[in-house]
Amino acid sequence: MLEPAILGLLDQSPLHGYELRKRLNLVLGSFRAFSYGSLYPCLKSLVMCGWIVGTDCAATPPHALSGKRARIVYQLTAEGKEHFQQILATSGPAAWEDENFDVRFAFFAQTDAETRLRILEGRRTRLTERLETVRLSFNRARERMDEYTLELQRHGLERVEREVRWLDDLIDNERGTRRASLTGTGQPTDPDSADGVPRPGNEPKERG
Amino acid sequence: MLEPAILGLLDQSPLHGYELRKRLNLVLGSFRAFSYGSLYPCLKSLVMCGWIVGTDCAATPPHALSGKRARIVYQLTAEGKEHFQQILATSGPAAWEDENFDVRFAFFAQTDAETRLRILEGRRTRLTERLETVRLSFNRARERMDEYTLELQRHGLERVEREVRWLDDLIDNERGTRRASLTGTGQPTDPDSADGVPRPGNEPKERG
DNA sequence: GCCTACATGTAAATAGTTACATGATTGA
DNA sequence: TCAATCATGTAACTATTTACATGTAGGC
Repeated sequence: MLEPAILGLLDQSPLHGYELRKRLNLVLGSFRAFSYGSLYPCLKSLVMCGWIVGTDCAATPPHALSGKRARIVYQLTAEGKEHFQQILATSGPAAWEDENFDVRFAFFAQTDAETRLRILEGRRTRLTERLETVRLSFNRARERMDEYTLELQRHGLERVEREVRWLDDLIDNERGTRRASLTGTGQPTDPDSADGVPRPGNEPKERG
Repeated sequence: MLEPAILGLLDQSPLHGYELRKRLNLVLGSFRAFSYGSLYPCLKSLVMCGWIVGTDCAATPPHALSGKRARIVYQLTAEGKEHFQQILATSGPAAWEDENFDVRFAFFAQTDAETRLRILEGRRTRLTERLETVRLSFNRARERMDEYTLELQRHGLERVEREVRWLDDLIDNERGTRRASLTGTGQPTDPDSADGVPRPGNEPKERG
């Protein structure tokens, strides 16, 4: 799910490829890491779709010809913005599958509250289903398993169980039914405060 | 890493493709699930390598022509067994990367103690390195992040931290320096008891 | 002069999935 | 007779990585 991630970052501010990749791997943190070999071809195809445009930085600079190699700064077109809004509005099964969920969650601040809740609940259901089937086959076959296979199973189950509890907290938080802390710092989280786009005019300005 | 997983299961007992796939997804539990579209071509290539042979079950049956569709039961050749032993003996970086670690761990009961320890320690180092870089960039950029991106980061970090603690327990256990429970049930685990192959003569016998 | 970080890109390989095609056997 | 489960397999596709190719700029 590189494409929606790129659109999401470019929706926040225009960026060139190199910086875009760094942001991508920052935002997705320990979940994913993308290489240039996937990023640049994807940018190319997004340009061909008409969703983004790339402008050579050397062509229209604030203080021209000053230095650096020509960078290509990409930004969303009107169609691109519309397309990204449509992506944000979808809440079908695809949104809560393993491959997509983390990217969708990364842009929850730009996603409306109903959609957020539907995705979280969908993912929760998906994981508890998996938990059921894994637990069942685990119990059927535990006698035939050696110590390490057993431990691998146990650890895997624990991991999914923990993920479900995490989702429970998030869902509670979204519903506003409890004052469970989202950040874990103890500050009461106002669910309505999560709707805004990150303060405009606060772009890193890319010191170079 | 389908190939080593197949060799490992066939090393325990001969199996046909359909059953092999079920076992695969049982042993790897919540970590992976393979489809027939990857299994059968892989079996084919393993036959061409000379590591396994497939014998049509209808050709050499205990009570011939009795029923069922012809199943192809695969088993390791002498070269296949040797090759699998070589795989089990490797403890380089590849063994502790994300893609391979869980499969390698699944066959730890057939892996010697030194190799087990080296793989566990390698993975631990790998994860703590990742933790460092993610923590660093997280702290550098946390001010620019919205509530949800922040929570995604925090959750990701917590997950890796937990994984490191799990490895710590396993390493302690392997070293025998502590009486930390491997199974979590409180029974003191004897590290020497993990060397054997699962009791022979206990194959599921495949009720059908 | 060389290394690191910046910057963009391509070709080939990797490792899998989905959808399809086929067909037997079992039980409601 | 209809659906589910068993059983094997292929073709096309997806999404990604690695290795390569090229070149700039700044610091030691």
